[in-house]
Amino acid sequence: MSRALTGRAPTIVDVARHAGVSVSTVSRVVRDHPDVRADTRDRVRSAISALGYRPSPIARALVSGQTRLLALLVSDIANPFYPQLAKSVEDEAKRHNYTVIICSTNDRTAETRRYLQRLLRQGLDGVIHASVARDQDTLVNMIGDPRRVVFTNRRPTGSSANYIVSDNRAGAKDLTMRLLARGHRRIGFVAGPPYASNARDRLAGFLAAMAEVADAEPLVAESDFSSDGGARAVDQWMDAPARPTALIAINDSVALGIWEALNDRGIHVPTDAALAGFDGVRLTASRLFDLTTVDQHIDQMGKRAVQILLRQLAGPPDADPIQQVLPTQILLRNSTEGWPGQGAPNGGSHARLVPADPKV
Amino acid sequence: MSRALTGRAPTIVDVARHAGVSVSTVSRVVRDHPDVRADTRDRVRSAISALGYRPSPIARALVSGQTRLLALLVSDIANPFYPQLAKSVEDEAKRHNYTVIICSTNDRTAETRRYLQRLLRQGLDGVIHASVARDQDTLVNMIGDPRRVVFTNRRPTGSSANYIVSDNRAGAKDLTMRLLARGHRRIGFVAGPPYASNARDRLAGFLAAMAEVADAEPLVAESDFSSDGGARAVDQWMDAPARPTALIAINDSVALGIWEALNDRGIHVPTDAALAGFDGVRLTASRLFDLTTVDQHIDQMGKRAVQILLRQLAGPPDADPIQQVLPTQILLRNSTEGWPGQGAPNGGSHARLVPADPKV
DNA sequence: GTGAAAGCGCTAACAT
DNA sequence: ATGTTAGCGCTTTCAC
Repeated sequence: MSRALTGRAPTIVDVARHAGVSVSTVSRVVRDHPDVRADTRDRVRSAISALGYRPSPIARALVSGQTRLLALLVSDIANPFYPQLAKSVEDEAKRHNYTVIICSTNDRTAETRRYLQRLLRQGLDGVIHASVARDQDTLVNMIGDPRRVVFTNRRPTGSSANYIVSDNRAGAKDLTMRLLARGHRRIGFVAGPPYASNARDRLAGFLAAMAEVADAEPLVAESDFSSDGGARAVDQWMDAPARPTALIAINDSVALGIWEALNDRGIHVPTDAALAGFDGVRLTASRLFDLTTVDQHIDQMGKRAVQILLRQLAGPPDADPIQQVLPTQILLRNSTEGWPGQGAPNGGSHARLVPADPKV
Repeated sequence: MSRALTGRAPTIVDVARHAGVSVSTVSRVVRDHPDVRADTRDRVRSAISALGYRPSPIARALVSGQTRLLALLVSDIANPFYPQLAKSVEDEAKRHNYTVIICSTNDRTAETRRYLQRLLRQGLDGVIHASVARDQDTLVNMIGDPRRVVFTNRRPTGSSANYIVSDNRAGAKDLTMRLLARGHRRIGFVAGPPYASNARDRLAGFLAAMAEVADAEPLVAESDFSSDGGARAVDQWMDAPARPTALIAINDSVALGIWEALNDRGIHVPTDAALAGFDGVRLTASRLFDLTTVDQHIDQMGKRAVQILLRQLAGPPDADPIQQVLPTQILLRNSTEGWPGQGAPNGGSHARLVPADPKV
């Protein structure tokens, strides 16, 4: 069997011998323990660099139980939202000398379980779950300690878990209000799967906005988070005599799927129908689409998720859960602003930034 | 300090006691060692499941030096090519009970070094480098053993490294030939950075094809792999009196950037100019673009990279390097087929599959 | 076929 | 301030 890539590394014993001290002293120096005389410390330090010694995280993990390994659970790394989140998580983790393992659960509890089984005994320190679905209890039970888990992107149920999510409801409501203000009345919302809190919250925001206008006609279709989902909704709605003048997708990927389906039947965005997404993934900023969307501040969210987790890991076992909600920001672009209904189309393609009612 | 998520897990000693045997026997059963009597094995097995025992990979790693941890190095996880590759790598690794850590090097040697420093002593078993640039020697030196590294996507220099890459030269050549056959003569190639072998090979393939036609006029501009790169080339070429009738991008992302830039100046694809990409990332299959591209069989590549690495890890220390080249496949779609020059535009949007001269 | 015991490289009491 | 020693949970000779 192969051996890990530790090289033929010098051990703490080698350093101790070289410096003429005991291993505990070396260990103290390595861990910046104060109880070491300055000259001893220097002697050990030079022995360390002379031998090129680096402590073995494996041995360290065995005794300390700390691996500096985090897991990031996402439903599907191929969904453009997640690589962006992963990058910010990784960057922040790296700053604190942690390493991140990314796992795609496909929103299936069984896969969460399988991953965790391996990872747990691999000895990871904590988990960031960006796609909690029906696997929440499984996860928390397997981890045992809820302080070692932080949820992001989707809210967990119950009140004792750490999380950082966007204010999806406010974002969706404000977006819908905008469309109503521009004269839309029959608006179709392509919703996401109900097991995802962000999908439920966005739907709720949409419905809340529609309820505020007397003659508004909300249409709702279900979809998943992938780009195929939107096509079915289009089939269903666009053949009807009274079709919606605006469509809102659960996320940007689905929005592109809808756009594609509309294109296929000769319906042009935004002149024939307005279209908006959600998330603000980089791609939708392309002037090829100029898609109106609700920006989630993905980088912020990932960074903060790491910070919350590390704070909990370092804190006392009985610390209160940390729960944060980030405001979203509407990016009004041509896919809705170019719609020729009421109001003056701005014609240009520059986004107009509108902070969505920050509740927190 | 926090302890890793090992739970209050039963140890091998617990199992031994429960089964009334020694720890060595339990260890043998766990590792499927043959020298155990059937009934003993059964007794141990039931003790294991009764207690829910799972061996600790950390302790195991300490003694065996094997961590079942692999690293996947990519230049930038936000580039849509890489999540797709990562997924196939992860899936195959999972099948063999390995865990993958993804690292973005940003094509900077210093970042490769920093990652590796941490990972090496974290004790990883091997590395898949999908974005080798000027960091090849650094990487191999730090790892020590070249058998623990497999390069993919980009070819390494020298002849002693494992790799699996696409036949980029043939793919680019065949694509260019297609465009020439359809009547294009002035063709612009937006090249990638020269430190990347796949970029060099694609450029070589383009030039080789252009050299075979007497009145062909190759244009070359340099870019990086991101979508911004293409815009500059467009600025440069499209203002000139004799502008190219077709453009080939180093990859699909750059192709979209070019498309955007063309759009901005009112040049329509494919009627005013044909456009093609490279890679075959899922996005370009969208009927919104219908982008002609050269499909790289990304999933295959990732899967095989893992297989090569694991084979080397299990094999003898003096094994020969494993080197494979995968054929590519041209996907002819509307972004080139819709060009109205010579030849009959097929008008439709269905891809025509053309295997690119498989050299291997 | 099975068990006892010596580590793997480190940390953390507990001495001194 | 520094050294000694007992593990962390497992694998692996080496006896029996």
